[in-house]
Amino acid sequence: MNFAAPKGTRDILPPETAAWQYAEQCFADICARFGYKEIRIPTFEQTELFQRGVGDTTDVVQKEMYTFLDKGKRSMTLRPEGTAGVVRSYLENGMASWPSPVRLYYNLTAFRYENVQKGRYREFHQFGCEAIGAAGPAVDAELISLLQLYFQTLGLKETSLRINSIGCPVCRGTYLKILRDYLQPHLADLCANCRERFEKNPMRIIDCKESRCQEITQEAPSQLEYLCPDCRTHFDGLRGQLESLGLAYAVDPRIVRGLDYYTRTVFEFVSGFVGAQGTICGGGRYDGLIEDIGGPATPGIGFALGVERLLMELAAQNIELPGTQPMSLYLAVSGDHQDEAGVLCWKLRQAGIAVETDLMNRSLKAQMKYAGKSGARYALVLGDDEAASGAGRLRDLQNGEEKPVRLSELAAELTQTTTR
RNA sequence: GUGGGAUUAGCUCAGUUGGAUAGAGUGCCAGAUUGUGGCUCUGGAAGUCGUGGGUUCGAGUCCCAUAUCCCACCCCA
Repeated sequence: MNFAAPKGTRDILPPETAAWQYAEQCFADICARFGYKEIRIPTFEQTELFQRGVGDTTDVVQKEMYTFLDKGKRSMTLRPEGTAGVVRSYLENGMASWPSPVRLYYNLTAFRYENVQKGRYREFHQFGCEAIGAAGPAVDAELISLLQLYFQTLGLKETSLRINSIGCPVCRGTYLKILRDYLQPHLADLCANCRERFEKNPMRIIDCKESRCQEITQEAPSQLEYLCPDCRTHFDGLRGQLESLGLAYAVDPRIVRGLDYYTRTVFEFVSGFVGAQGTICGGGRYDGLIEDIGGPATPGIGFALGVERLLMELAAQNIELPGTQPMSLYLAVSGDHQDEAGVLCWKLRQAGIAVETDLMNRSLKAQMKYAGKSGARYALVLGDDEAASGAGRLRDLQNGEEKPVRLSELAAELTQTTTR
């Protein structure tokens, strides 16, 4: 074998593709129930969109983007996430004039040049939603409830929702100052990473897994204590909404999303099964993003759901998604009747029946073996007798029972028996 | 960018202190008296032992490099 799928990418093969189709279809159905319409956006965008949208200082932009010059010497980047592209499209297509809020969902691949590990790929799949134009906490609760319903519908037994508020630019500024003041005396005791974070993004220190850093941050002031009145009202409003919807959640001040655009509400659905990459789904409010990329100040909120991680979680919880529908009929051919078999298959398929037949001139026995392995519900042999009489025996492969059937009535017969 | 483990048939894996044509299970294909699957039996195809160097009379086995996979740090979905 000379070629292999590039590092961090993988082939998704049958029967796994059937589970993907189911997960996708189910997500589309739930989104429709909440009024979210599908949007499809380009796989790559101008690099600057992500620099301004996702944020120049983030790891994602600084070291994980697939960036290249096109033949016109324009810097392009394979999307590392979906929100920036959706918001660009919102502005470019004047969706501000659509009935508000604009509710969109997507199913896309994203690309990040990272070291691969469990639940983390360089090309990965995200389902996501964006609700643009509504400022109050009701949208936040709507999106979270959408996710909850999706997980519930798939059959996920345990979901762990964590929420936090990281404030707005105003109260975050004052909070960061207070946090720095608190950490300053302990600066020498922090790990090397955290000493760097101190200037760049001190909030991430709270998220550090080093035990020494955790001890220090144990007593650190929390953003939640320093929310401005508006952010406080918003957060309390969300909590009230979640409670009245009966959605269990935990407030986790350690949730600090790594993308610059997040404001106020941030949330995660976390799993214990996916390894170190426990976040199946992450999202939050981005009230400054649209302005950041050149539009009018417009509130928005969204989430992205890691499809690979979701499917891993389902597997870990022993939840099987429906697989490929097997054929309803295998048409075996005996003797020189391939042409008649082909014609019969064609008629059956036009009538909506899933049917396979031999294409390799195999022995009848080999064909029956194949039919058994294929999971087909029924088999029927087309040979000299059937070709002459126009009638055959329909064999139920689950119990071996056979019953006579006229070939001309096969479609009706199969439609009846398989839908019953 | 850093660290640990791995890489032998399509898949899961054996392979002794370095020794002759590299094995098993499973899967695939074919057959077990001429028109019927699952069980059983028989046979067959299928490997540049990740790749490139080195040590040696001799390397799947030892050494170096490199790629890829898995896991973790970091970060995120």
